[in-house]
Amino acid sequence: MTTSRERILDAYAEALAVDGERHATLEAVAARAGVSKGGLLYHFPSKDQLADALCDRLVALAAADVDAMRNAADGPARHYIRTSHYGDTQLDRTLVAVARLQQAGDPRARAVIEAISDQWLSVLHEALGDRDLARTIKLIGDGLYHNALLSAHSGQHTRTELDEGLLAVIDRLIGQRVDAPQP
Amino acid sequence: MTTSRERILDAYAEALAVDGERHATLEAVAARAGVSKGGLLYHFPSKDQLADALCDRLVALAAADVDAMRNAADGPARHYIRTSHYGDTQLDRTLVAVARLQQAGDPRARAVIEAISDQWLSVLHEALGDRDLARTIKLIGDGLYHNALLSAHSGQHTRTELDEGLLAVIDRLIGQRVDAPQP
DNA sequence: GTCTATATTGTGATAGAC
DNA sequence: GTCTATCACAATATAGAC
Repeated sequence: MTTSRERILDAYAEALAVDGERHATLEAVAARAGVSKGGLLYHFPSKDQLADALCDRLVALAAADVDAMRNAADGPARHYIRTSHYGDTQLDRTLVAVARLQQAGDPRARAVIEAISDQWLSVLHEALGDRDLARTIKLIGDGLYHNALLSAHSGQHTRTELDEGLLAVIDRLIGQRVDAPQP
Repeated sequence: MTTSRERILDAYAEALAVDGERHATLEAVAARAGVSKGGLLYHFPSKDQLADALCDRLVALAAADVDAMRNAADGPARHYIRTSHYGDTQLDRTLVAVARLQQAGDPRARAVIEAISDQWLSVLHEALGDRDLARTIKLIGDGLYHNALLSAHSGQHTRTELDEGLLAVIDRLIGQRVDAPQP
């Protein structure tokens, strides 16, 4: 059984992603979570603390992802590009939601996203050994993420299919710089 | 002499970029433009029409940019990457502002940005002759744009310096697929 | 064209019953 | 823990003076 607290946090993330920060009001979130405004405010005494809790959740999820990236069988770069396609995982949902907060000017959201972004770049740099190449891969991932943010509204993501053509370009890019086989 | 209408539109764009959609209230915009709330509402009878006008401005600026991209001396791809770094041009300022509207759930803003995005991708596809390569370049530009959106708050952009290392990677990428000179 | 009220609504938050 | 009032305030928009 998921706790009320978790359901409220889920509802908040979903409201942020689908309707935008402006429409993610306490009332809208409460309705989505199936509680009243007062019920919501028992768990999160202020909207600020609701945002804090969502940022905390993102930090935890991202830490796990950085681990997965480091240990990926096909390497951090391919893992990063693969998972940058929106996949409706809890990490993706939370990331999109916190991005909305960041776009609305929330400084905590910005700090959290920047910290995670730095970690991803560090892992890529370690793995590829080249700063410019790592930055390029990171930018491609940012681009995919940016497009996910574009289509997050109106509920349904356009389900960016795992893009073999793009991965092939990435392989050529990586192969050029590090000692991978060249056809 | 710039008209009041233009100053209000500038103020709106700046307020959106710096403070976010939530804080870009009529009062804040009016204060930034040096008029009263009532004075603002004489030029734009509703906030909706203010947003419309900003979207219209973006469409015009983007059309000019697509032209410049087509005729760029160093080719559309390099031009696109160069200008995707935030440069405090009117196009960049307007693009960031409309992106905030889009993130807030405004459907017109989303439509406008998507249309422009499609045009950029088309020009890249025409010029490079390869769909995957064009998408990759486009994604790198999206990534740069995404990072500009991250640092647009708090007024001062971190002035993403024109990145020679990144351009070198782009050149390698392009050189691999089309028949460009290879040093 | 620009201003100062003022009406109206939506939102975050509190108080207290159950 | 959850609910139903209710308050205080902020934001859009209107009306009318200058």
